[in-house]
Amino acid sequence: MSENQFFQSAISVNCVVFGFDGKELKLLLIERELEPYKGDWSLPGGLVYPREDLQAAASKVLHSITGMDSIYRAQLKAFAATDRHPFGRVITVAYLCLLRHVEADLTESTFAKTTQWFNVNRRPDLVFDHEKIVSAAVTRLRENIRSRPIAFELLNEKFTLPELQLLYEKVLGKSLDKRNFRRKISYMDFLQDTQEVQKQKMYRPAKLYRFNTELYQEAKQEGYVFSL
Amino acid sequence: MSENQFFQSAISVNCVVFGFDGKELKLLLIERELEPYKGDWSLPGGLVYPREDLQAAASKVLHSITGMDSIYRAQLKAFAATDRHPFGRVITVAYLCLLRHVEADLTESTFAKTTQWFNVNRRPDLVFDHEKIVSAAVTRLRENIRSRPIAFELLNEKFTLPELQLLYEKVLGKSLDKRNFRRKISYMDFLQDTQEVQKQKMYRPAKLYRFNTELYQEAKQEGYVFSL
DNA sequence: ACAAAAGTGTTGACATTACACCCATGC
DNA sequence: GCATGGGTGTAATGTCAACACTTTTGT
Repeated sequence: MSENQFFQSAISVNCVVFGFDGKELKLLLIERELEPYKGDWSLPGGLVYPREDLQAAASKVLHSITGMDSIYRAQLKAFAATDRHPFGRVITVAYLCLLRHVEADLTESTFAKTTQWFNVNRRPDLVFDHEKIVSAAVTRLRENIRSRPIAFELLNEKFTLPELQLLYEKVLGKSLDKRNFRRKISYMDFLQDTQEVQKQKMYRPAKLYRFNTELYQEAKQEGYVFSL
Repeated sequence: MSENQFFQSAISVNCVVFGFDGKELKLLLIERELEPYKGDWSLPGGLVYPREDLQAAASKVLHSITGMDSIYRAQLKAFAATDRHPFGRVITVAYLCLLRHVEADLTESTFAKTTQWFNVNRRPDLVFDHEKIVSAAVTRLRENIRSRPIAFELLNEKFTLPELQLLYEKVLGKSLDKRNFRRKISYMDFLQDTQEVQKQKMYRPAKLYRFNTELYQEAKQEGYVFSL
């Protein structure tokens, strides 16, 4: 076997981390502390050790910049253009990650000079092929948010329907009819009214709802298909 | 930089090649001529050279076993479990490939002892993690065939509606109502009646249709969304 | 009482399902 | 003329889109 010529590539993971601050869809970026492109903005990520699992590597990256564990992540796609990394052949596997914006502690960051949330649509230029990766992630998020209950990963455990609707509007890039939106929600038994209301602002407080994972799983077993 | 510890992995591509013989959904498998697992059944694939593009590598694999070029392929997913390959860390990027069953010339195969079509549901056990890859591909095909005009990649340029419907039934695993299916088809202006009929069998011949890519692209530009 | 956003129903258009018979051909 | 699968329409139901006013709270 002459496999040595093949075993010369590196594997990395990159995390496209979305958040929602109640107003805009956000993207978590880091200012690189290491070469190449030191000082430029990039997706959080890192090289994967030869014996390291990809999911574990992604978790490590996410923990190191947010201090959080068990963050939602789904494999997005592999990016492998031969010229994407100046140091050699580096194939990267991108993950689409969703987290509760407020729970992230960005001061934790170890491998980034700074870590910062940006509006998805007003982000700095990114290094490598990270623009492509972000575009693919935004597209995937847009496709999946309608057919899977992933929006709840971006909201607090208790959330209001106006929050949920605004999140959908920001992701889909269009406004939705309030009454139609809420009618669909009302059919979803796994979205439960908590009998609580949002802390007062200067107008009518909104009811707080909760996504009940167990009830959703049951419904799914029985053939229910999420759709919004 | 101590990047050498990272640049020790290999990249491979694997192709999940679907076909349709007019009766069943088929999967193209090879009997391995090389170690590891020589003699066992596996997905066609191969290691990628450090300077080789993934798409090109997939095309090379596909050409070498079918003699065909420009076969439909879409990246499915990366599979990267640390223990998936006995020779070391090999990350594989799987492609979902669709081709016209009759056009493949399996005698072309260069790197396989034999190349053979199997019913998707009656396939031999596969090596590595190829079972997982096939499962993911079947799921993806099932999801995508309803929202993208990819079924036509599996049919002859001219095809009949009973053929198309049977293909959908085999992929989705359920029978469809003929009249409802054909009504939806009739709205699709990019599916054109060729004014020809299928070569006679011993009963009424079916009309031949053609998928007009240009018309489909135009409709898509104008906001049309494929759905079946 | 005012400002601000939360919450609530109905109607018409369209899409989906269910369902049964005649048609064209080769033998 | 018979066997075989190809081809066709309608009615009932369900889903989706459009649309405006009342309610609740803090100040």
